[in-house]
Amino acid sequence: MMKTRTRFAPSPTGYMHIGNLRTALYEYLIAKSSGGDFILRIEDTDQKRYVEGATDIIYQTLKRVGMLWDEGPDIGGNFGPYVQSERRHIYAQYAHKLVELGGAYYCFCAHKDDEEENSVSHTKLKDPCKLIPLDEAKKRIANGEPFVVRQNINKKGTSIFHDVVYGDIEIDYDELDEGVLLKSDGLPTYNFANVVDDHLMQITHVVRGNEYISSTPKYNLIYEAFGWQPPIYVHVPPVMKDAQHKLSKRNGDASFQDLVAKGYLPEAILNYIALLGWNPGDEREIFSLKELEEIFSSERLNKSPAIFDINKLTWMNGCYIRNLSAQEFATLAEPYYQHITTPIDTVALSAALQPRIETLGQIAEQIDFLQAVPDYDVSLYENKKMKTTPEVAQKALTLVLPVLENVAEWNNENLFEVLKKVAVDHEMKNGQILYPVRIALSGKETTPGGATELAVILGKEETLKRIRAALQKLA
RNA sequence: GGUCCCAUCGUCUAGAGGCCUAGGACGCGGCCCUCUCAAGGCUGCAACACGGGUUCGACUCCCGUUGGGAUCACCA
Repeated sequence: MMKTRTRFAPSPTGYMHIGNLRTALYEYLIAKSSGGDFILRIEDTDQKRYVEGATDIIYQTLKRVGMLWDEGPDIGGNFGPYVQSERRHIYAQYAHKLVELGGAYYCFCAHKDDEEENSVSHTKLKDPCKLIPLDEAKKRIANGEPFVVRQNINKKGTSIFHDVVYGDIEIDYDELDEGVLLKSDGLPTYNFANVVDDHLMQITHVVRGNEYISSTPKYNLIYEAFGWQPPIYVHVPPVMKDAQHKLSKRNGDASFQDLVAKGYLPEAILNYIALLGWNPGDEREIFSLKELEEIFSSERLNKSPAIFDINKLTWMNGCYIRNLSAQEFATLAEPYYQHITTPIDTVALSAALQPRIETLGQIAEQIDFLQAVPDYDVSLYENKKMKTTPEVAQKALTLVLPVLENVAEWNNENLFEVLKKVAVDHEMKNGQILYPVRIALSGKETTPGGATELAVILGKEETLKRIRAALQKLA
């Protein structure tokens, strides 16, 4: 059996969108689940769309999620070059050969965009250039006349091809347009380049969006004309923004980079998108790339579009955050603490934050009170469940202050013990002591951690300072 | 419009004729735990688009309807 070879062939538009990344993932998994090779190829045949630095984004993204390629522009391989603009001579050569083989013809029609109305329909047998004898066409080219190479479709009847996810698909040859294969600028269109490259690079499985289904018979005709073996096709449904719109940059939808910037972990994003159109057949949902490589099966790919649900991604990201070691989490969270000048216990802070956030971006709102207590209203001390009022709070804080001043070992256990004792000694409920302390320290109704945890994070000095300030506010 | 494709809870999905009074997950509601909020545990609400067949029996097979998507570029 031939070694599986798949390829990710993005065009460098400067943006790695989620659908693209998912396609790359499936390509990677199809290759790796059978010990095959994953090839990276840059499809930059449209010079108008080229964006400087775009290939770097592609490299960085793939590396970031751990999808390393076996061959590619930067690392080479036996089938290079891996950038299509560097292969132009190859396409031209094959295009002319295809004309000789009868699979294409030279066309001298004006560019469609240049024409007003009634542009020549290039459906089967309508193009006048098909009637130009080959000798004459060659003469005109030799004279410097601009030309394109256009696919020649003479077949009658129905084409049929098999797709791994959609099954057998039949399309009538009459439906196929004789598209341009080699443009007047000498570069190939995707329609031609992908066939030539996939064959030359010995790609066994072509994975791509299902918008290519309708043109697949045209590619098969090219393979046939050259006498080449077509690849196994795996057309995947699109990733949607909602029921009727694809996820796209145009809609302002989040790209991989955008999500990472918002505090989503690359591993979580990858895990989530793997499940957008594929499932393992059991009820597990959390998978590392390595685990996916082991259990992936293209037979379990879905036919229908999947809507990208940021909610579920957020939940999954929370799972990944909670599964991080304390050290790993601290490292990721650290940048979000930079602006705080209050001396805080960052270890305790990270410990409090880790189970409470689902994206790193949520850290900011969680810790906004650390730099300074916000200007809150004393009515915040009013809490029916805790049985507290501003008056109770004033009493509690007054009792607590001297006790805390005498705490030597400033840690959570001691603080909790000491404060509970204050409650017992004065026949108050725990909440009547702890709730006011927490509000005094944070000025917020909800906080990452309870009173004593906040006290540890802030340290003794800052804690006492804030309680005194609260007492003044309540006076 | 022609052609191709798709159709299970709000969302991602399981389901390959009887195992389905349709399972899981997210979200949502409730309860427990609890120094607030989370986390964790338990629990509730919620779907086979519609109509015909085929069959002893259809979520599962066939046809149609409806609804969506894709494609018909010197873009990929």
